[in-house]
Amino acid sequence: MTEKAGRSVTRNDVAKLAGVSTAVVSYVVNNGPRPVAEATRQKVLDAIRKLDYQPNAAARSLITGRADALALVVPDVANPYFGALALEVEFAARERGQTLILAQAPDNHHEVIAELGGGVVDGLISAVWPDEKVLRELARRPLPMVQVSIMTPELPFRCLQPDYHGGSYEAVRHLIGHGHERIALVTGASASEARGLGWAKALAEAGLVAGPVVELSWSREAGYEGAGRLLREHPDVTAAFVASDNQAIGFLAGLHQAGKRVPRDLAVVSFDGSPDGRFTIPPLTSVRVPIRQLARDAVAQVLDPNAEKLGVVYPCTLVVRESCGC
Amino acid sequence: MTEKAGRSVTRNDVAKLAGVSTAVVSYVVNNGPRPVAEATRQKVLDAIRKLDYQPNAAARSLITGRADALALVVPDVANPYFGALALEVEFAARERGQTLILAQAPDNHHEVIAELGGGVVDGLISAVWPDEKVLRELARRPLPMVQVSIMTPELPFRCLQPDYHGGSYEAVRHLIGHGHERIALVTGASASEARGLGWAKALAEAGLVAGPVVELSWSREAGYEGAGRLLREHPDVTAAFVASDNQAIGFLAGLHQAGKRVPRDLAVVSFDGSPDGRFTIPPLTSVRVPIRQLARDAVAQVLDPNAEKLGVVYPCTLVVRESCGC
DNA sequence: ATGAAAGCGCTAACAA
DNA sequence: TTGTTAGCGCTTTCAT
Repeated sequence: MTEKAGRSVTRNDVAKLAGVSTAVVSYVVNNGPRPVAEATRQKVLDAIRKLDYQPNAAARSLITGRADALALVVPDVANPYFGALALEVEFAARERGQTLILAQAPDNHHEVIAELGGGVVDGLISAVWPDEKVLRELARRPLPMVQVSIMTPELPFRCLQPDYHGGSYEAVRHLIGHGHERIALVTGASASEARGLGWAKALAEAGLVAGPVVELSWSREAGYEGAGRLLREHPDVTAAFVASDNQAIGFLAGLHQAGKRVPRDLAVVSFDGSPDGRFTIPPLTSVRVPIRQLARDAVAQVLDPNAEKLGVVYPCTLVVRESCGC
Repeated sequence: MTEKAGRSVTRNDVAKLAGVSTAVVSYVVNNGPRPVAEATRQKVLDAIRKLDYQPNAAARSLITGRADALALVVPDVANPYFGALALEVEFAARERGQTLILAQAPDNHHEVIAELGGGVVDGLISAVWPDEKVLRELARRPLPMVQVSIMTPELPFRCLQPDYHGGSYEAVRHLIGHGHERIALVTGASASEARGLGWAKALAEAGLVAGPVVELSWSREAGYEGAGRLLREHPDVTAAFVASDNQAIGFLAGLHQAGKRVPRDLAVVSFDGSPDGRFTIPPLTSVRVPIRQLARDAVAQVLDPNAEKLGVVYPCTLVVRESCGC
């Protein structure tokens, strides 16, 4: 309801005050679908202003079948990558007159989607890996979903994704260009995920043996511990490619804790290019994901009912700062 | 609308399949307001399951007058403090069956509030300073609002706020305990804001002259530049109290860039206690705001229609890490 | 160019 | 305990 206290002003009140029918009010408010004489329009506009009329969203939604709302599902907004994504998606959504519902789901988002039933939203933008249950939920209630940063080629979702492979490849090439020969991979995924593959390819191409792989979770904490582990188990390593900025921040802290200096003792390049990397010590060389573009496109896609199922891959560029040794 | 393709299943379909009236379906779905025989209830439940019935949110909202949704307004979710706040508010809202709408408004949130008209939300949690226009908007459309981290005693809003004064006082006392005598204040507000006051009080109590004040914006960039400025203009300073973690992160980077070591050359303590401080170099000593508690209470308050207008101040505790010299 | 009226899906007051 | 029914505020078809 529009008002909390007292009766809210409805289209009826406006019609009465303006001396027109309720239909005309509707035509004016929505700029259609029928034309309205300029004089009448003004009367209506005046009445609206005078009464502070605000169309009721629920009533409109009930009849139009749209909610003019989107949901963004991320594991955790406090993660700088997802925070940046949320920031951009929110702007993009507002720009298109859509309200943004934020939902966090650490791993699977079945429950979240279930809660979003009943037409609360017109579509979903998700950065969380879909599992069986999600699929079933989505199948029964065909809510358009576009995935961001997540690629599931075998599933019928549109996927907008950074070029993990290419970006990682470039990052590692850069490290190789600095003369490193023992380059570790620190990742939250398995080494066979795209970032790992890019890393491996660059190494192989340069005739280098694949360095050690440190697999851990995507958190800062994990990055921190990964540093200790790497130093302990592979003291010969001179550089590391870290699969996310979030981990890299922890990794840098772990290195510092262990008394190592970056890039002198160990060079670091990471993935994401989030703004946070500008203020780490030293500033982080990182593969920049075009988050704003990705966000804009995700909103556009989910709003476009006859968009094709497709997988778009966004080129990423290396932002060179200091952690690589430049 | 519940379904995108085809007709959606409505309460009518359920009633038909279960062989009961639509009212009974309603009673079952809402657990009231009338009792339903157990056998009947089962029939209805079965029908619901069979049809995958999902009550239409708009229709319900239209009649109940509630949207079961809250909006959180912050300047910028990518800021670690507001990110953490959003994270906690989202959880708290979901826990109470409320959907969370995220809205960002860099400075004033008049437009955002205007867009949230028509009963899209039942209440507002805002961390943005309200200006004239907001007040006027809120006055005409009495949407419950609770302010978080923002205190406006002269205005009729409930305010939940960290103990900026007390927390800052403790932080600076700690610095004094380390033997510092020239302690700067680096802030995004004026020096007469609560954090500045706490800083000044601690200094005065210890018989120290108030150190230099560096006023800048709340961004990391500003913190970075603030470091250079402080070093240049006040080389005698040996410690700094920074009013937010976000700025402190930039400040640390700026110090590093200038070749200064923390805490050896300059000790730093900041305010917020966001998780990010654990992974800075060195780890940040910071005044921890009980964000989760604040978030929970904010949600509870905004949902409680007969809560009093009140200003709650949350005690903060100093999290001692390394940047202070400990 | 404007108006009357039929619902959208649901809740709840009222009847039975 | 269950059914009937009157709206909630709005959009839009169909008359006028």
